[in-house]
Amino acid sequence: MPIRIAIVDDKSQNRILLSEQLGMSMNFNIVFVAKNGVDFLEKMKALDKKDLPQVVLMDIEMPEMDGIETVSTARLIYPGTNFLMLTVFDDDEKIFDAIKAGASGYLLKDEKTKIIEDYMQQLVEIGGIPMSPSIARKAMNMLVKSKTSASAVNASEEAAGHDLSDREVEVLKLLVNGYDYKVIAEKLFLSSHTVRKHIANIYSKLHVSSKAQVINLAFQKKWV
Amino acid sequence: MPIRIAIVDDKSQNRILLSEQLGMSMNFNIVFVAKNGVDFLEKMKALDKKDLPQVVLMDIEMPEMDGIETVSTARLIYPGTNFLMLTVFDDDEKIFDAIKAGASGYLLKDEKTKIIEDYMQQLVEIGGIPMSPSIARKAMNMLVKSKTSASAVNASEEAAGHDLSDREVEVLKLLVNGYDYKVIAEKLFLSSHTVRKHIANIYSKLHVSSKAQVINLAFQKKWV
DNA sequence: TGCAAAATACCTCATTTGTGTTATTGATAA
DNA sequence: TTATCAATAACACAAATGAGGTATTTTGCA
Repeated sequence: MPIRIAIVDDKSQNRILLSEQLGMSMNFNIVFVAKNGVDFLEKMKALDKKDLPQVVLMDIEMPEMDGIETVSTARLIYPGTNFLMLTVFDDDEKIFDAIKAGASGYLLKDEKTKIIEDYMQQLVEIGGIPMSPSIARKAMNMLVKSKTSASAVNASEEAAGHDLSDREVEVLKLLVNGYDYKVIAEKLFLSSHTVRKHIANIYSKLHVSSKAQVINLAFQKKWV
Repeated sequence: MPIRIAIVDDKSQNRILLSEQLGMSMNFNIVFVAKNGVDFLEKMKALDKKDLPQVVLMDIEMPEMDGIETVSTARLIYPGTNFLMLTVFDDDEKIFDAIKAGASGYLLKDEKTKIIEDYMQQLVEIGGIPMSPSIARKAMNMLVKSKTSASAVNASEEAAGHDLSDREVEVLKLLVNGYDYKVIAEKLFLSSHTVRKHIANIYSKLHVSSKAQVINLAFQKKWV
């Protein structure tokens, strides 16, 4: 059975090239071709569940809605679909963002079509993670950096992790636990004004701007 | 100025081979050679601070105290020292453990001496992260797996634990990620009214009554 | 002792959120 | 073929929140 794929690229010559080359193979069935993230999401929406592509070849650099943004939205809606990022730049930040967004692989655009085909087969059949060697190298740097810096930072500022005051930490804990301003104020014998001020300061120090974000941060950093 | 290095390997032939090859170069100064983790730590302790090795070539497979265990201890005591793991096996778990332990690089033992020299130079001078390509590939798999498995697992067993509809789950995920109503509506091509309705239904089904509570629940139940 | 930082308190304003309610459509189950 | 439910959309209102401020009191440290 051929693998259902979709191609997303803003440049028509890329779309044509890829779809012609892949379309020649009996192993692939090109469900649709889109020219940006919005176009892609609309076309996905119009499809019957059974016709959804198994693999999406997604260009990273696109106007309107880029590949990373698209993946981060689409993977939530279409958990059965794999997103294979195609990029001309092996840019550290882009790779990192793509990983966070939940892409299933990262290939340089100058990869041979045969390689891309193999990778897609592997992705669907074995669930492997295709990756161009040069990108793998960069991504690895980031992984190691993130692992070591997390602990390196820890080693030096250990207990800290943030520079919140004791009082702010107390407020934060209650906030994360789902109490609203009034309740927190009561629990800490403060006026609700003060609580609000503390929370404003916390947001500012942690560079977030909503309760949801701060709770996420707290869980991620294991402050809870 | 030559780079100060130490070599840790349980097999004497490896120690001799490496130290002879690296010792020939004027770029390296072999401070000491140790035959296991305990031996290494003792020799480090005996050294004057200014004589501490800048790079330690550490075999992973060793009796007594293996390379990973040694690194995880030593890096806390000697933050200025880089640990470059040498291994014959590009074993997934070993690599992962080494990363967690805080090694600065991972080379296969059959790497040419020239490569190892280059990597060490790079490590000290630029702070780069040397890594054999085949290991980088494996480690990358792990990184991506760890990032994507969260959602892959979600997709399969998310139904368990609650009786939310598919659409509600989508909304919930975005909500937990910190997006507000308007943004969620945009991302899902819905009116904000609908999103609000979904969220009200979610709250009702999950018996919560605020964003903070639902995010907590989501983290606790590992829906994220 | 005296300063700086933290904690406290109050104010206003626009926006977001939680909570009602109603209604239409499409798919599915009884 | 009803009956139900999920998904969609809309309206309204009170409460909570976020984003600006300013100002006073504690407190820790130099």
